[in-house]
Amino acid sequence: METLNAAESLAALGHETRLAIFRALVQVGPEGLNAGAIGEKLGLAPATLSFHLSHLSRVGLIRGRQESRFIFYSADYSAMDDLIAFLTANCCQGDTCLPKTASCESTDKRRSAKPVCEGESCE
Amino acid sequence: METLNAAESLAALGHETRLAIFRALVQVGPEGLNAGAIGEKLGLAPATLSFHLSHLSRVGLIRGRQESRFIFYSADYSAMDDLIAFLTANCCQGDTCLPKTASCESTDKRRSAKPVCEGESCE
DNA sequence: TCAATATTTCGACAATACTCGAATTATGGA
DNA sequence: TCCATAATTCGAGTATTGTCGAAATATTGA
Repeated sequence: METLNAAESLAALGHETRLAIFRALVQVGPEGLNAGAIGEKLGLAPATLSFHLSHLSRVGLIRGRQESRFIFYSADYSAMDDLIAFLTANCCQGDTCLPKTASCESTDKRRSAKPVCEGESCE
Repeated sequence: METLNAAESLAALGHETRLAIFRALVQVGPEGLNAGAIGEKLGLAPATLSFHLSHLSRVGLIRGRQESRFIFYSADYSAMDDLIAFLTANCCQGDTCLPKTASCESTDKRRSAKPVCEGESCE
């Protein structure tokens, strides 16, 4: 993930309403919620909601799938993982970061349980 | 960390220039860099740099300390940890999140190596 | 085909954020 | 004390973002 993409994702989450949407979707799981349900839950005007949903979609943090006449939105967990990996990718410069942030790796790395943060990944 | 604070931190990082500043500070370690060095490294006009530094300071992601006539800025690692903890705090709703994101905890929790994500922490 | 529902797009306005030259404040050394 | 350097604040202009009513599009079921 390049800096520009990361900044775009972070900016997308850096708005109270969008962050609330994203967290609601993260919480509810892969099935997601349809737009109307999100709007109702958070008290948003349809146009406003749509604006934020498309923003989050554009940067890849959520995705929508049509299901009958509803559109269900769900969080893209791997995008979130990538973002977190990006943020923590540099806190292992020597003894810099507190507890060696090896525990915060991207999904794949975490899966393989291999301790990282001591080689090429640290740049 | 409340949603509002998290959104403010994310928004602060959601700007290419500020993200670059923050990452430079994360990389360089706790000693930090003085303002001039940051500006030179990233090619920023003094006023622009100052604007972004104060933004990052205001939300608590960096801090400055005066040292002779320089002001050294350094990343606040615990603020970053808090932010990451906030983002991952909800991906453990049943079998929702991919590899049970227990590995991404806040610093303190990570230190104590106690596996979380199966009780009150899952709000 | 028609009406009802779900969602998005359009358009306009308001608010906020960004940039940067110039002026200002603060510190240290001669 | 005075000058040079480091950094911030001010101010003004430009650009971007957010909000939401109204209109448009899409899907379903009768």
